[in-house]
Amino acid sequence: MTEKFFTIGKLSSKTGCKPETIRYYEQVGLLFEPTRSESGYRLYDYDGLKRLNFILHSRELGFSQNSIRELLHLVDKGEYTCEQVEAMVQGQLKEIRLKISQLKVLESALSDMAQKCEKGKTPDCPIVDLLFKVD
Amino acid sequence: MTEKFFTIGKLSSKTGCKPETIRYYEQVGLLFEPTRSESGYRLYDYDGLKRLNFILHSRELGFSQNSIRELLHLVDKGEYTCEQVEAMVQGQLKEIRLKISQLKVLESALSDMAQKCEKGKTPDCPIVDLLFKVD
DNA sequence: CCTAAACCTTATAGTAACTATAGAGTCAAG
DNA sequence: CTTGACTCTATAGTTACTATAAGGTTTAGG
Repeated sequence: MTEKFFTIGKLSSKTGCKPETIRYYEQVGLLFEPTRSESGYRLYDYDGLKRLNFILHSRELGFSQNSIRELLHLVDKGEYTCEQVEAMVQGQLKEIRLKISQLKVLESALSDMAQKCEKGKTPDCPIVDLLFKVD
Repeated sequence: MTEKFFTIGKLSSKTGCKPETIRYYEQVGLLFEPTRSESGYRLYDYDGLKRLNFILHSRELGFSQNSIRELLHLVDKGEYTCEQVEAMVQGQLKEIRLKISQLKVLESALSDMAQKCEKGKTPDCPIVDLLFKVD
């Protein structure tokens, strides 16, 4: 038999999200202020758990805090459409793909540099020369 | 005929790096303190320009500040070997490749989600359901 | 019943790598 | 000689947390 309310530590162990981070999400307005016990402890219910999971899942997908806020805002209004949510996912997908392509450029630049190296024991290094290059 | 010394603004336009950033690199110890004019203006020479370029090029390759510091440290000691530098490049390459593979995981998760969407006009969205999911 | 561990509270500062701002001094051109 | 462009320092803001200090509460053991 599960209690209706649980403390921040329980919410933390249920989600794997540290108490400080939970308090932080409340502070920045992603989580609603939960009810409090007489002594001032935060008390969460299943809705609070669901909302934190929403945040954590979105975070795992690489959404920024602002995007998560937007997503939650859609959901909170209650009148979001599947279309709107999909647009956010597509936007995020675009950003991820952009980052991947940027990193691939770095990857090939770095591997080109590594190829240039003759692994010599002397301070005569084509990589260092490249890094110092003016213009 | 180019003057030997130039101000931070000149260094900025020669490199595309903003004056504030240049001062910042000095503050965190990546750039040496340059000589100063009588009135206290920073005066850079060709060595300063080369060093800033080294930092900027390393940055473009995705090296963290700490890695750049390490690279510069190697170079400053004067007795670095090509091997050591290549090891840093390989380490960076490894990190970049790790990031790429992590992002690819996100990419496929997001594109799977997008596929699930039926672009309906109703607040009945499989993506939102997934995000709220507990466990 | 008491105490000590394990929890909870707030407020504040630190992290990376800058960017922006305020308030003041300096230099070159018209 | 004054105006505008430049420079200076010091400080605060950014993202998304994490860590710390200094204290109150709850619970389990002896």
